[in-house]
Formats: sequence, C-alpha cells, structure tokens
Amino acid sequence: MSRITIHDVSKAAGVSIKTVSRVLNSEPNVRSETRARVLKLVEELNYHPSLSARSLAGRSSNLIGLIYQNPSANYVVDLQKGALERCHTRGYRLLVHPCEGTDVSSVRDLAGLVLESHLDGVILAPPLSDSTEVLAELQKHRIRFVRIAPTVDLDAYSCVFMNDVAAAREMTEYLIALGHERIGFINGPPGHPVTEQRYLGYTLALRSHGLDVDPQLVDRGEFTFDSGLAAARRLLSRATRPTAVFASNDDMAAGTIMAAHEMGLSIPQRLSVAGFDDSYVAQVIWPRLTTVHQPTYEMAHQAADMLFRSLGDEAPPKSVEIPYRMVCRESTGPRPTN
Amino acid sequence: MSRITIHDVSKAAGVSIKTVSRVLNSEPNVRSETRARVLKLVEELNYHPSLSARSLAGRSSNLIGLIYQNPSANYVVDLQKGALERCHTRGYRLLVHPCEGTDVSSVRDLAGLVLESHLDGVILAPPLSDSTEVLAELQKHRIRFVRIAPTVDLDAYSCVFMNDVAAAREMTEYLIALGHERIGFINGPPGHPVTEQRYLGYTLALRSHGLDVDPQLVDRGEFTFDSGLAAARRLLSRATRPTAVFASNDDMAAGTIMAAHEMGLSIPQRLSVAGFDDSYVAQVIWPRLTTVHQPTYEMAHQAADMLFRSLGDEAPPKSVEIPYRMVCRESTGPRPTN
DNA sequence: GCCCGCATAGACAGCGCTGTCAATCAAACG
DNA sequence: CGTTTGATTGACAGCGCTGTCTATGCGGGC
Repeated sequence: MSRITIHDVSKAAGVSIKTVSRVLNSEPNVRSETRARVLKLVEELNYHPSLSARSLAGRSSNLIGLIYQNPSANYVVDLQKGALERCHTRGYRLLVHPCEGTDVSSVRDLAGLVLESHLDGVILAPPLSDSTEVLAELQKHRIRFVRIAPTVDLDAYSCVFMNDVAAAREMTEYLIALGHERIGFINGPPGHPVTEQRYLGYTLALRSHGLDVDPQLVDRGEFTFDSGLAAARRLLSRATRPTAVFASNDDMAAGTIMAAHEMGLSIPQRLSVAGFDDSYVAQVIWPRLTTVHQPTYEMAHQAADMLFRSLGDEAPPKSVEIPYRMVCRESTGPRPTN
Repeated sequence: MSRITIHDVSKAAGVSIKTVSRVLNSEPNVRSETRARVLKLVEELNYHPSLSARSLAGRSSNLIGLIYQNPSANYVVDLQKGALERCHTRGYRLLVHPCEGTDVSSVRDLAGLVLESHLDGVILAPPLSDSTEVLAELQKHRIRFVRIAPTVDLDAYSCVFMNDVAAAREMTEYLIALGHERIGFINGPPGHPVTEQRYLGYTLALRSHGLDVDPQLVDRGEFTFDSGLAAARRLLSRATRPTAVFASNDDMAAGTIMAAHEMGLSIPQRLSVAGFDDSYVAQVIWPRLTTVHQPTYEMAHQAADMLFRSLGDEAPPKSVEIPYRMVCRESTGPRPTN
C-alpha cells in the first residue's frame, strides 16, 4: 500500500494536479462542481498531502515552533495545549523545543531547528521572550514570532501579556484588606521578566497604603518548590515574622505552606499564604491556595492566533492583554489577633 | 540572506552535491580529507540541511511522534523530556500529539499526522498503547512504533514497561507491615492498562497475608485529583473506615489527603495514604506522599532509543522492563491504636 | 463579427535533497 | 603490460508538491 499522492487524486478526478492543489489550498478559479468532485475523491482515497513536499515547493511549512525554558510542568503543558488547539483548527503542526538557556550552544540549537524544519514562525515563552540573543537569532533568519509575557521592547514586536504589576498589587491589597501589615514577599530570580513586575506590584500596594517595604520581609527563590521552601524557612524564622506571605508563584507558595506545616503554623489562622499562577498545585495542596489565575492557555492560544494572522496577510494587533483573575481560596484569612 | 543549500557547500568545497550528502549522512567511500573539507565548509557556512527535502527525497524524515492521551501534566512532561533528550542526541525532531481518544475522528487525526508528516515512527503512551484501533491504524501505514506500559499483546511489538503488579503489591505489603488491615484502594478507570495491574497487585498482597478483599474498601476514580477526592470522601464515610488508603496514582492520593484534611483526620496518625507515580504533586503536598516512583522519563528515553534502533538495522529487544522504586515519605505510618 | 477581459484549467519547472547508476582512478593481479 | 577490482566521485532522475506562465472557453461591448 504505497502512498497516495496528488497524482492519484488528479487522475481519479480527471483533472490536472494543479487543480487538485488549488482545491486543497482554497484558491479561487475552480468551478464549484470541479471542487466538489476533487474533494470527494480526496475523501474517498483518504489522501493527505505531504507536508514535506509542500514546504519544499511552497513558502509555507505549516509548522510552528513553541520555544520555552521553564521548569514548571503545568505551565508548559498549558502553553502547549493552548498552542496546539489553535494549530489544530488551522491545520498547523507544533514542534516543541525546550531551550536550555541563552548560551551560545542553545541559540545555535534553536537556529538549527528553525533552519532545518522551515518553521513558519515561533512562539516564545518567558523568560526567552526577553532574550536579546534569541530575538536576534530569529530576526537574522527572518522568522516571525510572537512573544508571551515579554517586558522589554513591548512595542517592537507582537506579544501577548497579562498585567503582572496590577495583579500583584491587587493580591497585596487583598492581604492588606484582611488586616495584614507585615506581608512577606518571595521574589523570583533576578533577570526573569516577571520577577520585577510582581515585586513592583507588591511595593506599590504597600506604599499606597502607607506601609513600608521592609527588606527583612523580602526573600528570593527560583520559582521552584524547593527554593520557595528554603526562602519561607528563612522568612518565617525572622524576629519579626510576617503574618502573611505572598510568594510570586504557586510552586514557591506551596513551599511556603510546607514550611508553615513544618513549623506548626496553621494556615490561615496564624499565617496567610498567597501565590501566583493558579497552577495545578494551587488546587491540590491543603489548604487550597489563594492565587492569581494566570491565563496561560489563553495566552498561548492567542499567541498562536496572532502568529497565524501575521503569516497571512493580516496585520495582527501589536500586542494583546489577557485579563487575569483573582482566585480566593482557603490559604488566606484575617490577620491573627495576638 | 537566502537559505544555504547543499549546492553552496558543494561549490565551496569543489565537490559534487552527492559527496556532501555522503558526508552528512556518514556514508562510506569518502576520502577522509574530502570529508574534513566538507565538514569545515558546513561549519563555516552554518549549513543546515532541509528536513523537508530530506524526507521527500529519502526514506527517512528524522521526525518521530509522541502520542499520548493523558490528563496528568507531569506525566506528559516527563514523557516529553525523556523522548526529547534521546531525539536530540540522535538528530531527530519530536512532534507531540495529544490524542483525544480512540474514537473514529481521533484515529483519523492520528493517521493524518502520520501521513502528512512522514513520521519515521511513533511512541505510544498509555492508555493508547493498548488501543487496538490505534495499533491497527499504525500497522496499516507500516509505521514503526514502541509502546509504553502496554498490557496486551506484550510479545507482539516492542515495548517498555515497569512491573505495576509487583509495585502495587509491594506498596500494599508495606502498609500491611505497618499493621494496617483495613486498607482502602482507589482504582483507576476501567479499560486503562494499568488499572487492572495495580488492583491485581493490591489483591495479591492482601490475599497472601490472609486478608480479605472487602468491596466496601474499594472505590474508583479517573486518575484525576477531583475524582480521587470524591472517591476518598465516599470511602472515608463508610461505616468501616479504612486505616490506610492506597490510591492508584498520586493525583487521586492528593485528593485523598484533601478529603482527610476536610474530615479532620490527621495523616499519618489516623490515616495513612499511599500513592503511585511519584509525580511532582507527591513532593509538594503536606504530608509528603509515600508512593512508587514510576520511571516515566527513563521509559520514554528507552522507548525512543528502541525506536531509533528499530529504524536502523538493529533488531531491538522486544521489550524492556524499567525498575520502579518505593519512595517512603511522611503520609504513611503505623496503624492507629484505637 | 472582432476583440477584450475574465474565469477556469493545465503544462512545466524546480524546491533541496537522496538513490541509482555510471565514470574515474589507483592498486593489484596474472 | 593489459585487466580486474575496489575505492571514490559525479551525473541525473525524481520525491510530491507549489508558483508561474500559458491555453482555452465564454460573455459582452463595439
């Protein structure tokens, strides 16, 4: 059973291969009755055009890449789901490419992917969306891309983002409204796009409510559970222990909850904990985590959509903001009255 | 800056394109000095052969597919990591394909992928590795595949697996050794390959220690957190409440821990909980979960390896067993003495 | 009746490689 | 010295499509 090609379809339909090609690509100037006949044969013969041949002969490969460098499985999977869903409806395939970093060999790797696979475009997830090396490499090869949650050169290229500053601020204000005044913060790693933004939101909220930013209440992790656990242990052992901790992502918030359990601090009675992302872990730990829902799926979906639009003739909107959503669960409560 | 092709390299090296092709594909009969010259030019010109052209002209596309249908993000990511790592060293690209199910349209989708993309082979993750529809479709198109954790036709095709029965049995025996006699079990969905196996391990352990399998102590979920939570609520509300619950995956075990928290049952003092998989969630919930480490990464890695070997001339081993590992943490303890 | 314009369709080159087969050359053999 | 052999290399077709150019048919305006 050898492969069915466009020739088989054209012979069966009694037309030239070019006409079959026109039908497949929804090009104009085909009589509707011819079109119907071809489509019928395509169906009957179970014909699937070869992507290799298409990308070799034409301008498009119907392949896009999703480039990420992220330790959080749930984030990556949400990203993939969003992009895949959109790819599916548009007839594209998705090549996933976890990028080690922004060192020379990783960037070369990325270039290799782009060159070998004829990618039509790529979606860049943070923190790669801010990497000048990666951006330069993509531009060198004239590859279209859409960035997710970038923080630099916002206007230069298409991107999808959410307002991390406002979200972090709103969460902090929520904690303040609960009566908390000593609110700890676990920051992300320096250099990561969202790190500064979430911290900024935290400080803005404090200041606008007349509270000082106490360096003793701020620690730092790497957006991982273990680093959050370590940071929380330090934070909660300080003389002036916070009554609430806002961790700048859910994994670190989960670490904070673990630290509190270890120290016998009941949540939320003696310590409130808030996270950021609304990842899977937020819903399965006890108590369930108050957090900010980051619309990862929607962002990837939108990013893919913008990419496809820019691959067509439409000029896509330069940037799209996706709304976040506060999710209040049981890990936060009023300030303990001691 | 247009694309560098094999012609550019051949001109620069003063050889024919065929010789460049030979060098790139490590074919014999090229003088080592010619080979060196070509390789030097490839490097200098930053030449990357077009995968489309290769797959169109040759027998191989250097593309393999990873087909899964799994709700658990961590499982999927581990699978991808394992497969990607191996692909990388072998110069292959990975197309990920989440398959909705085994209905007609999903199978057509899969066939479309295979036909359009010229996949050299695919890796099938459970529960698809047991789907006769999927297997038939792949065979129809003569696609090589390696199955992960199949339970049927083990000898018919290459596969990678772990001993779920032994693992479930060992975990149950561990609970028995802790003194538990009323050990609840949360089963997976019927039809999923591992469901029967883990349940079998559970019953074997009970029987071999003179304990009855009490249907009142067995409930069922869908391998998701919510379904595990629901099952645990039912299980823990029964008149003869178990002193330990063995959930057949970690997500459902996390649900069980949540249910225990809801009911004020302290773990492991009044209830022991064990899971299966050692997924991310097992390490971040409180108390941390006693579970069986499923070597997902290694299985995917091995599966990719076997696939590549079977694409070459080597006859790969029919099936490979990867060892599991018990991971004892704080969610299990001695039977409460009441 | 003639020409133009548009809708429809086909012929054909060629995308960048690999597979096949033929050509060349040096060493080895009788 | 002619001939065979094996190593090395190249010429060329063709994989399955798309892009470009050309051909044909048909209706309308003069």
